[in-house]
Amino acid sequence: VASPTIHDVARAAGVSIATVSRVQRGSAPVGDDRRLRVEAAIAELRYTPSRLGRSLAERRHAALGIVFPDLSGPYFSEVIRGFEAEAAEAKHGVLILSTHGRQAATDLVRDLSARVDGLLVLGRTVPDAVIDQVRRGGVPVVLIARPQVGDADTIRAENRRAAARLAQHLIEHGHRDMAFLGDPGSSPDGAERWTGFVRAHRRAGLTPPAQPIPSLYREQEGYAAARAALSVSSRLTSLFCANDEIALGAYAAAQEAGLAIGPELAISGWDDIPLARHLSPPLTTVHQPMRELGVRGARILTQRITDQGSDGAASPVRAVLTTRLVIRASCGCSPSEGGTAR
Amino acid sequence: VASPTIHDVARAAGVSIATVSRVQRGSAPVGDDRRLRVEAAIAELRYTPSRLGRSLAERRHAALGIVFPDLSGPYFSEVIRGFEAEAAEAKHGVLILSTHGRQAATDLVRDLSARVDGLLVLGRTVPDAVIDQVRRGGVPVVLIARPQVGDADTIRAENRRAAARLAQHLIEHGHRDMAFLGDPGSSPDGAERWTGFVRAHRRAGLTPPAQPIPSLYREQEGYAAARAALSVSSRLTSLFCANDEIALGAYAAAQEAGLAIGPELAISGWDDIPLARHLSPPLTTVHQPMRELGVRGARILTQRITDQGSDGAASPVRAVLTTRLVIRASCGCSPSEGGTAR
DNA sequence: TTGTAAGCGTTATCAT
DNA sequence: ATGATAACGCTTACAA
Repeated sequence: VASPTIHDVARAAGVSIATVSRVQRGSAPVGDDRRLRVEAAIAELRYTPSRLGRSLAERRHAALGIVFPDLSGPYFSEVIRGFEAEAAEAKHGVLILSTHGRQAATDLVRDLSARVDGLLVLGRTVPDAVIDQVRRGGVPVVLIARPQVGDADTIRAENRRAAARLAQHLIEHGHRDMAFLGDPGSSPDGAERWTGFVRAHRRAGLTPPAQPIPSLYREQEGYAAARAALSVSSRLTSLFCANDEIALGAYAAAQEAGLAIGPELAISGWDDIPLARHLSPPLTTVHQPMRELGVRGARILTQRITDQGSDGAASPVRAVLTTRLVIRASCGCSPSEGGTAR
Repeated sequence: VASPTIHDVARAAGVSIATVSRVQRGSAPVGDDRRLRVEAAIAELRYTPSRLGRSLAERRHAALGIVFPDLSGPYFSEVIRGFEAEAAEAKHGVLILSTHGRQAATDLVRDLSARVDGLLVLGRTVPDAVIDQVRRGGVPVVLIARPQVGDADTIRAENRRAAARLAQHLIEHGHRDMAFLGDPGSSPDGAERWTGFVRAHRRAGLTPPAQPIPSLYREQEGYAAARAALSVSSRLTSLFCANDEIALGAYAAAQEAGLAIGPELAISGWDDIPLARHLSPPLTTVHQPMRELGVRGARILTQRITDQGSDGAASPVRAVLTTRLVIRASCGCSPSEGGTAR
C-alpha cells in the first residue's frame, strides 16, 4: 500500500524523474508527448509528491508554529484563529503546541522549532534562553504578550492608555475607592494596566491604592481576590479587574455579598470575551484585537522567512495594536448611555 | 548561519556519522571515549538533528493532523485541546487546519494529509471522496461528529437518549407545546437530537411538532428562529434548542417578547459551553465530553499508526461517549432543585 | 564497537 | 527539451 514515488511515475511514463518533477510542478517546459504520458501516469498511480522529500530538497518546511499556554478561554483561540488563516493564505501549514504549564515545555518547543520555518510565542510559555536558542538556529520568532527577548519581533495590544481611560471613566462615575485585581508581576500586560490605572488616579488628583490585590487570571482566583478586597475595605465601590475571567469571579463575590453590580459596585474587565456582553449586567471591559494579533504575527513571520536570503537584517518590529473601551452596564452606566469609546 | 548537520558533528568528533547517530539517539552501544567526544561536539556545535532528514529516513512524520470548521466558540477548541495533549503524550506534533467554509478546503486537506501520520476530521468539513482518498493514501482517519465514510473509525457523543431525557424532563414540567430549533438536515448530531425529542413526546402520549424550526447553529440564526417560533404559536411554552448558541439567540428573543425565561418560557440548549452557567437564568443544557472526544481521537490514531505494520485490519471503532444532562434554571426548575442528572 | 554505504523522495544543476 | 546525477540530512543494515 506504499504510496507511489516519483520513480514509479517516471518508470510508468518511460521518462526520467526530472521530467516528472517538471511536469508535476510546471517548473520548466516539457514536450507535449511526454507531458501527456506523465500526466496520465500521475493520475493512474494517484501520485502525490512526498512533503518530506520535497521539503528536504527545498530546505523549508512550509510550516509555521505557534506556542501558547493553554486553549481554555477564548483569548488564545482567537489569536490562533487569525494566525492559522493568515498562514494558510501564505501556503504554510500550522503546528500548535500548548505548554499547559508542563515542565517539559522546553524540549517540546525545541522539537517544534525543528519542524517549522517560523515560530510565534504567546505569553510566558518559554524561557528566554530557549527563545534565543531557537532564533540562533535560524528560525524567526515573533513574541506576543511576552517580555522582549533580544531583538525578536514583538507585537502587543496597547494597555496603559486604555487602562487610564477606563479608570478615568470610573472616576468620573464618582468612584474614589477602587481596587485593582490582577497580577502585574506575572505579565507585562498586567503591569501596564496597573500603571495606567495608577496614572489616571494621579491625573485626577486622587491617591491610588498602594498595591494591586493579587490574582491569577482565572475566575476562581478572581473570586477569592474580590472577596478579600471586599472584606478589607467596606468603602470599596469599584473593582478594576485585569481580565474578564477575574471579573467573572468578582461578579460571584459581589452577588454573594448582596451588592448590586453597577449601581452599588462597579466592576470592569479586560479582553471582551464573548461572555462579557451576555452577563447581567453586561460587563464593561476593554476589547483587544486578538485575531489581529495572530494575523500580524503570521504576516511578520512570512516576511522574515522570505527575507532570510537577503542580508541587512531589518530592524525588529515593535507593533502596538490599538484597544477599545467597551462601556456596558457593569460600571454603573445605564444601558442607554452605554456604547463604545475609542 | 546554517545549522550543523550530522556530518559536521562527525568530523568534529573524528568519528563516522553512524556513530553520531547512535550516540544522539542511544540506539546502540558506543565506546566511552568516542561517546564523550561526540557528546562534546554535539554540545559545542549546538547540533539538533533535522526533523526532515530523520522523518524521511524513518518514513514517518511523527505528527497528527486535525481538521475542523472554525475556531469560534468553545466546542472545537476543547476537542483540539484534548487532541493536542494526547498527541504530545505520544510524541506527535499537531497540525491544525480550519476550513472555515472556504472552498479550497479540499486541496488544503490533501496537503495536510501529506504532512501527517494520521488525521482527525471534525464535522462536515471534508467531502467523503477526499476522506476516502486520504485513507487510501495510507493515512488513518478518525471521524468526529460526522457521518460515517466507509469503515473509518468514528467517535461521537450520545444524542438520542440524552435528548429524550431532556425532552421528558420538560414534559414533566408540564410543557405541552414545545418547539425544536435546529437543523437536523445539516448534522447527524442534530438529527439524533430531533429523533430523541420526538421519541419522548411519543412515549408520553403527546404529539410532537411536525417539523423542527430550522436554524443554523449560531446565536444570530437562533434569535431569528426563536422569533419565528414565538410568532407562529402563542401557546408555545418551551424552546428545545439544538445547541447553546441557538439558545442564546432564544434568550434574546424571549427577553424582547417580555417572556420570563424559566417560569413562562422554558429554554434548553446543548453542549454546556462555559457561558451557559453564567446566563441568567443559568441555561439547562446537555454536557458533551468534548475534550474526551479529542483525546480518544488521538489515541485511536496512534493505535492505528503503530498497528500499520501488522496485517489483519482491526475492525472499525464506533465509539459513543456518554453525555450528561445539566439541569439549571432555564427549564423552569428553581435553582435549588437544579442539579446534574446522569 | 565502529565504519561504509544504501536508501528515504524530492529538487536542481549540468551536460547533451 | 531531456536525462544523469548530485545534493538535502538522516537511519540502519551489513561488514569488519
